[in-house]
Formats: sequence, C-alpha cells, structure tokens
Amino acid sequence: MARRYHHGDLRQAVLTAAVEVLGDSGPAAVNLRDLARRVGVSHAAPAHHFGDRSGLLTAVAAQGFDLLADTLEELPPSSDLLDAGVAYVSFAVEHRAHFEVMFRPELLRADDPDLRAAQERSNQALDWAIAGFRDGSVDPVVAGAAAWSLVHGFATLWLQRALPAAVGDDVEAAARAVAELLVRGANP
Amino acid sequence: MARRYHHGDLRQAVLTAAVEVLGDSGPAAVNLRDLARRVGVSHAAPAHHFGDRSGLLTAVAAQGFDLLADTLEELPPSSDLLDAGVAYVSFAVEHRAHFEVMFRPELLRADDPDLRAAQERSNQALDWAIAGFRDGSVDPVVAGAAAWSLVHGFATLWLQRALPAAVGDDVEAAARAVAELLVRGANP
DNA sequence: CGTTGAAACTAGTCACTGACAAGTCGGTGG
DNA sequence: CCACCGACTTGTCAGTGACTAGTTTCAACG
Repeated sequence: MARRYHHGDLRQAVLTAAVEVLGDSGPAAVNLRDLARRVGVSHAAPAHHFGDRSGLLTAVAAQGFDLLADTLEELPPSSDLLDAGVAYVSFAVEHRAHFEVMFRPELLRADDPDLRAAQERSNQALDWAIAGFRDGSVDPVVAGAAAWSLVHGFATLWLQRALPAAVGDDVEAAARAVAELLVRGANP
Repeated sequence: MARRYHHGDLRQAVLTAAVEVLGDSGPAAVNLRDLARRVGVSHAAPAHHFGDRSGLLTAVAAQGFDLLADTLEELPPSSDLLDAGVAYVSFAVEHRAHFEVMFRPELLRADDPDLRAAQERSNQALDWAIAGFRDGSVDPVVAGAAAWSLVHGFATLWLQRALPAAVGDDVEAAARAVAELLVRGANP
C-alpha cells in the first residue's frame, strides 16, 4: 500500500500498534513517535486523533473495558460466579495489553466519556455476575468487593509471575481453584 | 545548610525525595533531574548512587519489601490470618508510595541483590502468616495464593478508588470484612 | 603533616520524547 | 467548480535519561 496523504484509518492503526507494543513491552514503552513510525505517518499525526499520550492510552483502556464487558456478557446463561471469576482472569491473560492499562488511573483521562461508558458497561456486567454470590447471609457489597478483589489480585499477580511456581501453569484451573475457596470457605 | 560539594547523605536524601514524589504523583512523575534539584545537587549526581532510573526505583522497592517484612514480623503472636491480611492492606495504604513501585516489575531491576533479599524476607513473612490458613482440608498452595490474591487485589483496587463507595472509608474494617469472607466462606 | 588514590559530585553533551504552532493536502458538500 | 474543514506534515522547543570527562573532597597511608 503506497503511502498516501490520508491514511484512511489512522486511528485504528495506531490503536492496534499501541496494543502490540503494550503486549510486548508494557505501557512505559508506548510513545507516540514510535507508533507514528510503525504506521508510516509523521510524528505528530497520532496527536490529531488522540490529543496526547494519555488520550491514546485512554482509548486503549476504553476498548479494554468494552472487551471485558463483551467477555462477561457472552458467558452462557448456565454460568455461575466461579465461571465469571475464571472469565475475568482469562480476560486479563488473553488481553494482557489492555488489562495493564485499564487499571492505571494515572495514565488515563478519567473523565473521558468513552472510557466512562465502557467502565459502566463492564461494571454492570460484573455486578450481574456477582449477583449469584448474594445468598442473603452475607453483605452483598462485601461479597462483591471480595469476589472482585480475589480475581483482580490473582490476575495481577499471575501476570507479574509473582505467584509461586507450585500453582501450576494452567491459569484457568488455578483461578478456579482459588475462586472455589472463596465460595466454599477455607474452614467450612 | 550551605551547599557543600559532598552532600553527605545523598543516597538517602534522593530516596526520601523519591518517596515523596511517588506519594504525590506516582511513579511516572519520578525523574532523576527533578530529584536532583529538590536535593540541591547537579542533575547527574543521583546516577552515581543508583545508576539509572530503574536503579532508583529498585532501591525504593527494596526498602518497601523490607518495610512490609517488618510490618508482618511485628504482628503480635496472638495474630491470626485475618490480622495478617489486614496488616498487608494497611501497609499498602500507609506506604502507598512504596507499594505502587513494589509490584511493577517493568520498572525494576529484578536481579538486584538488595531487592531479591528484601523480597525473600517479605515472602517468608507472608508464608508464615498464611500458615495459619492450612487446616489440612485445603491445598496450602491454593490457600496461600487465594489469601494473597484477595488482600493484594483489595489493596490495589482500594488505592485506585475503584471499589464502590458502599464499602465505606475505613480501610481496615473493610479489609477485615472481605478477608473474613474468604476464611468463613460465602456459602457456609 | 603531606601525598595520593578513590569516591562523590559537577559540567557538558547527545539522542529522544511530548507538546505545540503553522502550514499543506484532499475529500466532500454546496 | 470551489470553499471549507478535517487529516496530515513540517518545524520547533523544553524536558529527560544516559553518557563522558573533569573537578573537588575525603581518608588512608607513609
């Protein structure tokens, strides 16, 4: 494809390149000039679509929250809380690039409308999934916080390879085992 | 204090300044030149003690892991797993600056001897605390991963103000409530 | 007490980045 | 067909990390 003045789909191209860099080297390695070079445009072209660096990362995060909402919404109706938890962890591992940006407020423009909408979507999907946790005997707010904390912490630590090797290398199995502990209780 | 050629305790001074900046504005805002200005030395002086930026952040992280180990080791003998979990969360909130760097492998020199030693110390302290969780009916590895994931996720989300307002503003109480759920089980 | 060598720090510089300003291109609606 | 406006380029500036070479101070030793 010859280089034309109008790229045609620069916004999406930069976004894709950014996700690639994020997956390879993390948020710190993302810079607008490198992305511009990769896509074959001038160094200032990305700014036209995203404003600045935080605008770009915000777009990635918004895409991530939408993907997360999709993932949770697509769970089969028979799914329970465990399935949702495992799905959350799987999402983090499969979409590591997005996940590593989604929960870094200092990198994002928190007031971005697209971001807020996507966060709202995923929050509702999470709430719905957690509803299965509310059996009346526990405070639903506490239960929700516990469930989210558990899967979020597990995903974070897993991605950092901080967990002991003994947990194995099958994310979904390990996530399910850990989540089961929360549902069943450690001292039943 | 007049500006002398030899600062006297530059390493510690830079470290302190770095923690201050970290607490105010996060890791992205930490840069060697600004720290040098704050401490009143030339822009290249910090490099003499830390090598480069990752060296500085590694020193902060090592200090953080030592502080965490101290915190856990100082728990009274009567403490149980819940107390340890709450202590972990309290540490993250009270030493937010350190915590935000400790689990960012991409910012650190993973092979730094001081860092490894401090990590080892805190790992052992965590293991010891989690030992109370091993009642024979559950896989200790899974139990440890679950306990760590829960408190780590809770601390992370709390610091990001990502949890719903309904959990309240008392970190320790909220952390304890959440941790109790893991120990007791959601569906007893 | 003077020398000397190493450690601590300064000064200068380079490549790179984010951000901004001003100009150019080209598709599209009138 | 032409004016307009969004898309993109070119040029530039200040700030940063990293490197090199030089300077000051300290302390150990004779």
